[in-house]
Amino acid sequence: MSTTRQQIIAKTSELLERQGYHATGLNQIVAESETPRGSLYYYFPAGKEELAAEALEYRARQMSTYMRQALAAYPDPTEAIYRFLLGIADHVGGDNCTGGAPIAAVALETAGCNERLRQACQQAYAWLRQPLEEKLLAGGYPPERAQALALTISAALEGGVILSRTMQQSQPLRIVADEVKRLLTCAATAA
Amino acid sequence: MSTTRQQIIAKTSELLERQGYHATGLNQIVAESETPRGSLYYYFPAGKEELAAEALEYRARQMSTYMRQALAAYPDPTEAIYRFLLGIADHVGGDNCTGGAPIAAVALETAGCNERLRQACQQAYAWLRQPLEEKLLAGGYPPERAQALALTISAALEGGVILSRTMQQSQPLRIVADEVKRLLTCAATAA
DNA sequence: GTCTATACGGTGATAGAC
DNA sequence: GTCTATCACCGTATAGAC
Repeated sequence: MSTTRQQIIAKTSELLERQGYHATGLNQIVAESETPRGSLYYYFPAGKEELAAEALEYRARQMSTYMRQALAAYPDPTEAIYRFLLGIADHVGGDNCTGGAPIAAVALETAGCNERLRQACQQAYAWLRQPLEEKLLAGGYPPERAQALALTISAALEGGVILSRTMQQSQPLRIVADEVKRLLTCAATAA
Repeated sequence: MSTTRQQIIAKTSELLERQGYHATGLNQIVAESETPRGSLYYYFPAGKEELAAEALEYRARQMSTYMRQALAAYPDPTEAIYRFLLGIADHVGGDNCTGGAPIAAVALETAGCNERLRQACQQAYAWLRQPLEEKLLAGGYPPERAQALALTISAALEGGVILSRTMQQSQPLRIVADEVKRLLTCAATAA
């Protein structure tokens, strides 16, 4: 696959995460990705919407891979998930506000008015939940508990990232991480 | 305070919640609020940014009031918060995707690039946490536990709303509500 | 594959009449 | 307080040369 195309997708996914769909212009994508202006509609004939959908998928797969790798560092699901959340918190507090909530901005903007992007977000979220669910299953949780916990943890993560970005400090997400740990500890002893 | 001004603010806050900052145009605000076109810059001389900041504050105060009222329906904090979350879930699954995450879209778009709106979001989030914190304090939780739980619950709520809107069903938020209930039950017995 | 020029609509904002 | 006209600008998208 062409490098130019990949650069465009990567940069778009980054901008979508930080600014959302409407705030991200095609001009900005071309400029910041340092990519030929003429290439955009060559690789993405359907325009911005097509590009955004691909960027969301790319970001979700990338994040999913990272999660699977991060969660593998500790055998115990509770500890693994806790450390993973703290790792995200480290990224979020800093200067660039990337990581942890790759889909949320676009999802909020488009859920009600753009069916194609809504579906892309839905699919992307499924990918993000999967590594958590796998880890919980491997840790012995019953399937439906693993599913419910994975969804809740991904929701809490996303909410925590939004708060941390808004307050420009990692503390909110750290607090969320602590509480998620409690929830899992509680759930483990109950099982 | 003038009715026209209030109509503008109310409609703006609604649109900001559904679409975010950049997707919400001044024309749309004027049209949907059925308000005189000339009034916009009369009441908000500084333009869109000022209007958005006021709309965020309005929405947060309104939501805060609703929360305080909803949480008062049950004496036990766990039960009260659980029912409150389910109530939001009922709104979110339906046709209009409003309620539950009034700030998130704007927060994600502007946290990194618009200081004034970032601060408005930060303040708004503080208002949203407060009723939860009060309820937990009244229920006997120690101050720092109440604070941490209120923050986590508001984060989980926001993440759950995003998932529910994206999947166009209330189930995700209902699952989040269940897990929050577990967390609180666990926290209550531990205390 | 890439470039440039351009079309066209929509944006936030301002000025001045009423 | 409100209206209308108008501004400059930016957005996406297209056409045609190279």
